[in-house]
Amino acid sequence: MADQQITLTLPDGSEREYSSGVTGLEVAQSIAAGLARAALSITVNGDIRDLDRPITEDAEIAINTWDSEEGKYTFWHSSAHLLAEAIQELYPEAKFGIGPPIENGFYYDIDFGDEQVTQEDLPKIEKKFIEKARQKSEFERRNVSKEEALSHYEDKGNEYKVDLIKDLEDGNITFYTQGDFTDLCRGPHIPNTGDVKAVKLTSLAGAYWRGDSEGKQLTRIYGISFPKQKMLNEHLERIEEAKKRDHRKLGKELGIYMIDKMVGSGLPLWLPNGTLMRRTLEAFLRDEQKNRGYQEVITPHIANIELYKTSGHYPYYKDSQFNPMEVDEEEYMLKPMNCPHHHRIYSNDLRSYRDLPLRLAEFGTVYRYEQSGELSGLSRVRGFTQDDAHIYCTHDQLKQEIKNVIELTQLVFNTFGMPVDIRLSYRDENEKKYGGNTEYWDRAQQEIREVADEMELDYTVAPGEASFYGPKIDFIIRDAIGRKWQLGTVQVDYVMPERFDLTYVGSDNEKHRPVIIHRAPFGSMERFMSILIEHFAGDFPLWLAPEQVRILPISDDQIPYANELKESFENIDVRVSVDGRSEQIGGKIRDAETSKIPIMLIVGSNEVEDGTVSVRRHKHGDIGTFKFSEFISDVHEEIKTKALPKNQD
RNA sequence: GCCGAAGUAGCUCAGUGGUAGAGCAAUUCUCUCGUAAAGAAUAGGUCGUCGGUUCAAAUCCGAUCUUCGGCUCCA
Repeated sequence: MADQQITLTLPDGSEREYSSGVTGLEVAQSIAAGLARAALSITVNGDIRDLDRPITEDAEIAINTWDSEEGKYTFWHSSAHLLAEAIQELYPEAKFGIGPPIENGFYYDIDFGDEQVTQEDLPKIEKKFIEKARQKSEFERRNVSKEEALSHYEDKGNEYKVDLIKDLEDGNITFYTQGDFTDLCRGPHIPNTGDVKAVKLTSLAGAYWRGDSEGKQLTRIYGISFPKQKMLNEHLERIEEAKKRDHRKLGKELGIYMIDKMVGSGLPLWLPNGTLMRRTLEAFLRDEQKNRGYQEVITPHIANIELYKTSGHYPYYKDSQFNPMEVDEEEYMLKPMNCPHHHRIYSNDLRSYRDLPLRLAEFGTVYRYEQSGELSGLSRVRGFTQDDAHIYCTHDQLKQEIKNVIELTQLVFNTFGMPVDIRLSYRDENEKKYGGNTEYWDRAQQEIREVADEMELDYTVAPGEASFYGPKIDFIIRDAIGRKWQLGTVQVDYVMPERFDLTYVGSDNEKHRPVIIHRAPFGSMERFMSILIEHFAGDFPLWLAPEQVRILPISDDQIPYANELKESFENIDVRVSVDGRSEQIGGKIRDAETSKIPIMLIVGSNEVEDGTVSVRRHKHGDIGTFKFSEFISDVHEEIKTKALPKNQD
């Protein structure tokens, strides 16, 4: 076995021969010394491992460095252990739960017993963390028997680890030790704690053991660590940037929405500026939908509970709906979704195959009971408006209709300069979560994949993310600072046509079942607005800005000219105002800049005389003097084409 | 809903048991001004709400509401 050769395939497809038992580190060294220095772990046939473990079979491998997800995952996993090591020394009574890496860092759940650990203690723990990291300990892996593992933690009185070990299979249990700290862990870990150069413990929160709200509450300490101090600094800057863009802050400053205690939490009130923007967005989509053969409908905000029992939504989502109300001895509900209403509209007429596809659209407001702790600005609310539509079509039309919907959704996000990732959300094995029969599901899942392939989309598949009546195509957009948001969805539904007994008469003069496509490009107007605010940091493209142009006269003498210009703008529906206050021009400019007005027109005696305007663009400053007649048509053009702001930064 | 933190003027915040403060915004007056803040004056608060301790509470205690950070959830 010692002399046996194995073949390892690198990510670029190249193959290399090694003797069996070669370690990940040796492989990295054989490729490049720099790679060996940067290596954190190795992926062998999809399995992430420690670098010092021997490889004994032919495999596809990847050396994981900080630049890969897997490398960061390993790095942060080891950082969680360092956090525990630091805490073990500072709080010897602490009992450890779990400490995994997460998308942006890591956490450890800890039972501190009677000790009160607060935010103020974090710097002290950070200091100890770095001290431990600088000891440059190696992570040592050790196989232990289930019995040994159990008795180790029983002796320590750590019921959490005992609980974890009970669920593990004997022979598959490993401990990792670095410095003075040993932890139950499947690994892998980075070679040496010295690679961790910087850490920030970001927050402290309560978390239940195993997510069970009946169970014991542990203290969760979140942190993020980096191989370079500079990276930590950049990370902290990004957080600052995100804070500056927070839609709750900008939404208030820009007069977009408010939340009022007396009205109720989670029930946003759209202020005039926000309403202008929302109506503009709605007009944009309404226009595109009209061109694509959608018909608009309006449905009421409450409905008889029988409607939702028929749809099957009621038992599935009982907990997230407002309680029913009694009306004339019948039960009514605040509408949690629009679909059943649209299905009844479909049933209102006898439908022929000639009527299909029937595309019913509605900006429909729905109400859902979100837990109080979940509410947040415009992004998680209890009443919101979906840009909903349901397409009723024959099975033959299905794929083409899905394509049209995807095309529309892509157009929408392109308009805002948001890159889109596509995810096919399938069901998982947990049958209880889903309605309808397996045959329909398999068919729908296959169909959306076919469409995605035919359109040559890049996509990922996510089992378990489907809705209860069908698989989805989800659009995950990335905003200007790289954060991901799940927005629009497209869902294929074979379940509701059955439940509502929807039919159409085919060319054979027989009754058939239509298929339904549910779709909402924005998702909800509230949530989309929150994302738009943060994406543009409040510096909206001209077509969306609530106030598009502000005219700033140098002195009162130019007010009549300013009003003439204003009228010209209003004639072409440009949102414009004149700042006629007796402020100096610098003050007026400053106010317009802080209000993020895209275009400022400064008019003094020179401009009045020449029929010109001196133009300032938000965040760009003075861009020169233009003939008003030419400038106004440029503005008109910019609005019409929905141009994005220039050099976004 | 649960854990933790916070709630003082329209906004951002100071005020640790002894007469409620600042800057910005607002209003009025003066100034009529050339590319990010003119000057002066005035007005504005049951210190989230309710209760308790105290001679005395923004301040200490309890309850409650709301917001924020997490957990859980997300059609």
